[in-house]
Amino acid sequence: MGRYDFEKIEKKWQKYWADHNTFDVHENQSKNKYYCLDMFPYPSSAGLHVGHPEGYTATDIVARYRRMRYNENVLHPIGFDAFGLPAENYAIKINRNPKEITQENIDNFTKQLKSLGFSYDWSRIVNTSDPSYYKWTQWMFRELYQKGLAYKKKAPVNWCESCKTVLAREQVVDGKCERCKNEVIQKELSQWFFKITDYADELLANLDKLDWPEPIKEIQRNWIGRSEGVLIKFKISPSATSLASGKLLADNSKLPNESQFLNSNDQVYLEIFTTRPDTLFGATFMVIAPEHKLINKMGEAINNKQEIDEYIREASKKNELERTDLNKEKTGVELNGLEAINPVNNKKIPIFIADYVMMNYGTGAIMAVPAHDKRDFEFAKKYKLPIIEVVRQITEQTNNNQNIIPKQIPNYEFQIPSSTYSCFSDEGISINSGEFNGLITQEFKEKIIRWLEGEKIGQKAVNYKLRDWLVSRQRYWGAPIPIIYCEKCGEILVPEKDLPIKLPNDVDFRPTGESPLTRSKKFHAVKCPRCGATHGVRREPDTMDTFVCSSWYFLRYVDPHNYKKPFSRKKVKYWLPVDLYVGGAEHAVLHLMYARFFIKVLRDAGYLDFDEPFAKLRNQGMILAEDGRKMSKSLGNVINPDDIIALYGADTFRLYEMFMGPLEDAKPWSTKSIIGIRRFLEKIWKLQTKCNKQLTKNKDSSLERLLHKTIKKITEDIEAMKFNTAISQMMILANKMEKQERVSIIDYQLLITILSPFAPHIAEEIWSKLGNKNSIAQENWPVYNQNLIEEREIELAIQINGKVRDKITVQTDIAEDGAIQKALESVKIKNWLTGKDPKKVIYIKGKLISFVV
RNA sequence: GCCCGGGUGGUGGAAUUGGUAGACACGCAGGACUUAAAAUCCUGUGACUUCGGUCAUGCGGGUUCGAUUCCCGCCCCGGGCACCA
Repeated sequence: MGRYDFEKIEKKWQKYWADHNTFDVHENQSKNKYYCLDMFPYPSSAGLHVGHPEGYTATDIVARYRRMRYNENVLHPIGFDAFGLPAENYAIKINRNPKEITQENIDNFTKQLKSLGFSYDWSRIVNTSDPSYYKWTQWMFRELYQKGLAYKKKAPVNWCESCKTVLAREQVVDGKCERCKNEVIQKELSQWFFKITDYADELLANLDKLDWPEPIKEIQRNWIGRSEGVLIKFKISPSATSLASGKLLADNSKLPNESQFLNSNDQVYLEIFTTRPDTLFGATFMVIAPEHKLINKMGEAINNKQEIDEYIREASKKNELERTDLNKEKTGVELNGLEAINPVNNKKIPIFIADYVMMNYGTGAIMAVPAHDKRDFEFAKKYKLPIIEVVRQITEQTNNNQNIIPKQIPNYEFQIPSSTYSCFSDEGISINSGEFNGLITQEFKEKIIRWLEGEKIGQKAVNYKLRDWLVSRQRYWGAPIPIIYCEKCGEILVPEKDLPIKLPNDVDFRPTGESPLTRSKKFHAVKCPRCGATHGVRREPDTMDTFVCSSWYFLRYVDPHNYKKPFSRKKVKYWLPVDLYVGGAEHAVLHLMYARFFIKVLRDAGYLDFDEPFAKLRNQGMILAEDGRKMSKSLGNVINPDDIIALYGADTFRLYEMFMGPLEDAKPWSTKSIIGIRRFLEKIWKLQTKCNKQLTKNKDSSLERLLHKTIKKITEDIEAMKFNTAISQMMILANKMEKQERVSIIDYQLLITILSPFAPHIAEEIWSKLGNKNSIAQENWPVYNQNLIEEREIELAIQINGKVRDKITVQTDIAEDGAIQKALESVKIKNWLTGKDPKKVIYIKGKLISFVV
């Protein structure tokens, strides 16, 4: 038999799989497909982290299992998300080219991944930094541009001082750069955006039909942040000074924010968005954001322009983090000379400018209802503004749970001293609202919306927190944006035939704040595709966010060598959508949102006919260091998978990571515990000595029962991705087999077969030693026999008042009477009953008998 | 502040349409083998105990014959969102 020489065995079988192309797949219409996908790694210089193989092993088990159980055509690919900052920063540090470094890292990752025995189709590898790939990333940009979904706009954007580039909103975490953790500041810059907001509704609605972890769906829901409300126009009128309306109407230029401020028939309106139109009677003032255009428009009518300008200046100095700091005291200034008119009661109310109202949400203006909004309440308290209660909590309820109206509804204007009132922002029943008194919030909303629409001063509206995706970056190591600027023709999309636009090599790619590509002579030596001019023509020097590359890579896997198209329609139709996708939860609003957006765009452009890329998603939990903290270089607690594999072997490593705990949980690493897995594999190995080739059936029927029970449990556990309990069940079986004098070859082979997706190398080796010529990966998954699982005898617990006092062994098919009779015969039970008859007897078949005394 | 997860032996974890808490593994203790050690194997291992039992699934209540599981009120940890009108 020899010793369990994992090093030799693992090398041997890795070579065998490679030589035989065991896991290469091709479209085969007669077979069902299964697309089993890992989030492709970023090939960092640090090499593979122990967290990578956790998810990769999980998908590999599923891939191997599905080939065996369902004979499916399993697409299980891998590739590299190779553009991005770390390689570039490292390249700058050691003064080399990121391309070379990336290639070295990819080579190293490939070696490491191969050493783990994953059943990837290595012929389909993709590398996003290769021109043959990013040609199609640029093609994707073209598609978006042509559909009006890619646009350049000057806007306040997030800027990382350390990385010297702009970032997407999703890449700013707690006001800091997601990559380098440095402070992010706001800058007004002209940048490229993808119009993901066009798909906000579908991105939200489709979540319900996805088999994804609930927390991820919830994060996306919150991020999209849909809220239904009403746009309401408030008349603006001059208070002390007269309003020169002629002047106001003179300027009709269409600035993006212009719509918030409407004028018609000489009347100036301020439009606000609210989700609570039922509190309209409680609106005692208005607030506009410092950036609101009303200030410029109404400049003439405002008496304290200087004071206002000073406030705007102060507000503009603050970054977004300071602006949105909740602990900060609210500040604001009243616009003297202007008043708004509350449309429901024609009351004149003051208008304030305050930086707690944001220009980038809704209309940048609000009606303030201090009695029912915490922020407005704080502001009203500080500036001694009236607080009118218009919603009361419903306290009384009838028996059938229907709301009833409080007996007394005050119907007078009721100003509350702020010191005795605490803000109530829930729904309830309305008071102080004229004819609407007594309505509950929902009824009120419906009624008032009808009224507002009838008066043509309001309309239903939906708002989102989701913003368009900022995709341009002022960095070198990314896909160039396929745009040319011609002095004569303006902004021109690069034609498909001119793709890829390759990254030039003659560049000092150190970040300066200006795109490094600006400095390449070669890069800008280009003709205008429209007029043919060579002078006054330059390329867009920005590159694309790496998340653009990763938004479609799973489509490229189905057709990785196609040089005419990003993918063939037919192949995509066969393989997509992805059936199982496994990766970290950190991409909840990044990659997972962007990829969904891309699929919808491509679908609408007619390239695809499905709506969602990833039917089923699972997140692997983080593997923590032994001390329970995150593994990090600075803490010196990082475990290198290479070391573990060298010491224990890849099979042990795979099995250990699956045995640690549930896939989705965060789990601390324990090098000490690995030995248990190694012992288990040694045990399996040594069972060869007990294996009897003549013995085709086991004498021990309890072993047979356990074997079939184990097949059943492993099958169910893999389906549910509960790998930790699957392994413990195999351990139970191996422990029992070890205690046998002899084990039949049939039983032993069954154990090896169900072990093979988890520990493929040792399984192949034993399988071949038992005389099999094929790869175990091509074997059929065993079927358990339900009849063989049934136990003849079972143990029943006997409880007195819910406490277990004895256990009895009975025939499985024992009748209730017989079981109770037998229980009453127990000496222990007799003692507990002390001669009395039980008041009640509860019998749970196959489980227990409970006596109540 | 709001929204999700979660809290079980010395450790990782198992068991929830309410039904024997602690599977499996690590560690630890004792034993066998060995001149010795490693490896391996065997036995024990939640706590307390007057050896009858008692107490134990973050804390305090409740429902139930019976609660880790359901309900109410807290505490702690992790994650997400955060002036979103």
